Amino acid sequence: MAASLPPDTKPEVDAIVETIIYLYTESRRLTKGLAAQFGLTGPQLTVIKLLQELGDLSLSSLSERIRAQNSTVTGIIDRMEREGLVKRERSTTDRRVVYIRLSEKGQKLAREIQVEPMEIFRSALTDLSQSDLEHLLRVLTKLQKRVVSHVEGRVSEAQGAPRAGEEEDKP
Amino acid sequence: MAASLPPDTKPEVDAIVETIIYLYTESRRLTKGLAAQFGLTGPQLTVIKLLQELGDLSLSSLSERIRAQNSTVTGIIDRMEREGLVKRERSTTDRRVVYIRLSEKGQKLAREIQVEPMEIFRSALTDLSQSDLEHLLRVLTKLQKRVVSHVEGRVSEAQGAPRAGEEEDKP
DNA sequence: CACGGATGTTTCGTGTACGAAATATTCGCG
DNA sequence: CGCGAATATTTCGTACACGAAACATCCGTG
Repeated sequence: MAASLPPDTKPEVDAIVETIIYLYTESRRLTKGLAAQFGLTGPQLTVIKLLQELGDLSLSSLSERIRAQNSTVTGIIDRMEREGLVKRERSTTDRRVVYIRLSEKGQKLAREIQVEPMEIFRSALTDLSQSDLEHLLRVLTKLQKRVVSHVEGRVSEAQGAPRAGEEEDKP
Repeated sequence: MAASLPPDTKPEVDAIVETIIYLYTESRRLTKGLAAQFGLTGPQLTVIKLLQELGDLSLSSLSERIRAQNSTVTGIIDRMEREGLVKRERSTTDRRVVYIRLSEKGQKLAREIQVEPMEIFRSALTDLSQSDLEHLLRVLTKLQKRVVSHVEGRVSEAQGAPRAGEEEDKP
């Protein structure tokens, strides 16, 4: 594990983590409830709106978009195909690739549904002032950069090299 | 319904939602990897550290703490009990209640593990300046308030934000 | 004391979610 | 041309995660 940092944990950190978890899980739960009104699950709603917006997508680009593994998306598409919401179409140029396409029923449903995934979170955000929004995005982006560098710097898990260049920042 | 999206969508909103999703899911994934080094899953790591910190907990207070349903926690505890990490102890005063207690093995493991759940996210946060932390928490708390009021079914004196969807739930 | 409702936990069915291995196909390079 | 590496998808096994229903126990009121 990364060199354990001194336990001078600031009180805000716990609260922030708690709040992020709350916002994420609760928004997800509410989205799920909304999706259920159309006979869909949360991920299915996400897929339908994504395909409506972007058109046909290969399974792997779809999974990249929704940040899930291919194997997970295979299952989601299986069930959606079973419900007649999407169709699988083998690419003619590269027969390894499968494109996912909304069926008529899927397109109809997509038009009926006016909400985006994580809608509650989005609508809460739009109520913030512009400066709050900008500041929030700026700080979150900083955080993301640090996490990204952590992810990419951790490719080799060869224990015993605690010099993981922890300070990265650019002008 | 030609216009699928309301025009009031600010560009920052999408980016913020994306980033929050990234931070949450990626931190979760990394925590999972850390837990795996001890032969645990992510939720199991959370439970062990929680029990170490707070002592025995009933199943329902445990599920409240980790924001999961009782039925979910039942499964987690089942598997942890199977691994000999925790024990179930029926309360003597109220025999409906089950207390979850760390076994010797569980306590030993808890002491070995130095990381908190969502550790990567936490450590990225502690690197922020104090003013960034405070501002972040302030804005997130605002957001949480709005989501909470949504959850509780009342948009009390909001700034005239129209509701996107109608859900019915008990008061 | 009894009974009906409230509370705590488990069971059940379905749907994610992941990683590793299997399968299918394409491509690079000699 | 051919073969092994690379890429795309599926299969498999396990672990969440949720809601509804079943089950167990407690409690208040008559």
